[in-house]
Amino acid sequence: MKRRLPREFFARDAAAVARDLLGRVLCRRLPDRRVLRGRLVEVEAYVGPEDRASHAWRGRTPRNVAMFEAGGIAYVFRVYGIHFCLNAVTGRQGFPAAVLLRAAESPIDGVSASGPGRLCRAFSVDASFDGASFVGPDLWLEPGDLAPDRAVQRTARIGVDYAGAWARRRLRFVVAGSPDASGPRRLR
DNA sequence: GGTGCGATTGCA
DNA sequence: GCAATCGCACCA
Repeated sequence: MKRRLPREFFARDAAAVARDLLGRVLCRRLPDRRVLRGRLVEVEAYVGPEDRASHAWRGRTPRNVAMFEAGGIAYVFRVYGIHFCLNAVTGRQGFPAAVLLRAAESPIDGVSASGPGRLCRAFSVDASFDGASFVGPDLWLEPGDLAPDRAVQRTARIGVDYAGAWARRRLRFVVAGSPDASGPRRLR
């Protein structure tokens, strides 16, 4: 069995974790014991309580409690009443921060999950994973092998235009040239 | 207790 | 271009 990224991996600020997550392999063990794997190619950092684009901006609520936990767990929320979005919680207990996983490509079969909602569907992640361990038996990350010199593109985050100056912060990280990058055709 | 809307997607 | 669809945040 391959190595899992340890809890300490998540115990840094969200932007650092986000950058480091590119090329890592998202792993999900299904009830039938099959294991799905996909290389992360697009993520976004939500960096703290002052980040106006973050769900935690207005403080702790029933929805976002997972963001306030110590790094190493999942934060899953429903968006537009239809889709789920999967985040890796980062940082220390009490400080709300997370990395939204937006797109992955499968190193095995080349199937891509482009977009946070589609990623959750592809990996069969739903609200029951909110607060679940990201170093657990059903959900974890493996190191992966992104070439160190593989270019990483930084852009503004998608769909947070309401967030004032925070909307313009370049907290979206994409593996340059990845065909699986999601978002509006327009790349900001 | 009522209301407005979103860290999106798919289809016209 | 826009409907789908619902939990949650906010106001009363």
